Amino acid sequence: MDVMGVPERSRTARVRLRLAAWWEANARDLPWRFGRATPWGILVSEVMSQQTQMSRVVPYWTAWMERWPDAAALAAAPKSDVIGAWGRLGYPRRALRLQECARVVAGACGDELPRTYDALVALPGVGDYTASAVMSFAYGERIAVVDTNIRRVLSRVFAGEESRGGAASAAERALAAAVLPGDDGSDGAGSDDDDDVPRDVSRDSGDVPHDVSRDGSRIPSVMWNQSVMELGALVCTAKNPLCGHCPVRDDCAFLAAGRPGLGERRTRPRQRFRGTDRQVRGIVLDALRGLPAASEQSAGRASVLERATVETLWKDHAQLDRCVASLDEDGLIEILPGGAIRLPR
DNA sequence: TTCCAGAACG
DNA sequence: CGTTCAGGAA
Repeated sequence: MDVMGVPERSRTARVRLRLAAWWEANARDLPWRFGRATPWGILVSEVMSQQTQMSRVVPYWTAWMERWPDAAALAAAPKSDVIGAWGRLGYPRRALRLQECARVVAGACGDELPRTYDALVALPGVGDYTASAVMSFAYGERIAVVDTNIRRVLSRVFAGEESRGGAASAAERALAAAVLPGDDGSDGAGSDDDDDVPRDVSRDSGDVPHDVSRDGSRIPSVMWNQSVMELGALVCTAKNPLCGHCPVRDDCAFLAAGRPGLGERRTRPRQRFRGTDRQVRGIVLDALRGLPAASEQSAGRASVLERATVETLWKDHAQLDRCVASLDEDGLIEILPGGAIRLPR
């Protein structure tokens, strides 16, 4: 067993070493990994990945970064182009927040992404997860990243139970901090200074052999974070985990306990999508996206949807008006006199 | 049906 | 702490 939630040392060590080896052999070759992206590019990938599968993100990220390689470029773009390029990624408010973020970075930050958690988490659209992910993945700083995948994996492996729904608990954060390589006192990596993690982190997070100590304590924290998350995405999935192929199956408390409550729904049932405001908002926005983008227009001709056209998009006009109003409040559209709508400049 | 690298707001 | 906010694919 363990004491006060801190896993037995040898088990933690085995998990670290096996996961590191698994990562080297199985990490997906995502375009922002392995030193191919700037810190800004990594931030963009994280924002796009919020509540969105990586497989869908890849083509959007590639086109986005080619068009707007840095924060200054995105900051200067017309909103309508930004909303258009977001396409069908979902949650389009993220696109607007990302541009607001770019404007802050390009302005107040001198076009350089902040290097501290506090400064990152203060940016628009950047919460605890994204700030931690950038600190770890972009800068190699030693910080525990906590997302739903990591919560699920750590909870299963070390606590032998399913992670609870809702926000991460204090216990989950404590567990993530406890098993993060490099700080359990006698762990060898020593202080909070992470000199063993090069600035060009990504190069060392996958394609270069590592000189790790026997207890795994010198495995870079960035590799640990990424490998735990990757395991959660590819093997230790919510409903049908591939325990037979798991690199840490011999040390998993959840598997040893017979996988109690596997895939148990801990969260409130999700709102159905069909017929919701979210669907209607998506339909309205999609209609606007189909019009010529602002950057492609000839002067004097606006990409406007007349009111009569808007009304054809959804039968329930009360709901339609509610959604048009909420899109306007979110800054995703503009309502013109007479009820026509367009994407904002 | 279900799932999925969250954040902001009241 | 509860809600809202998309969309696609297995």
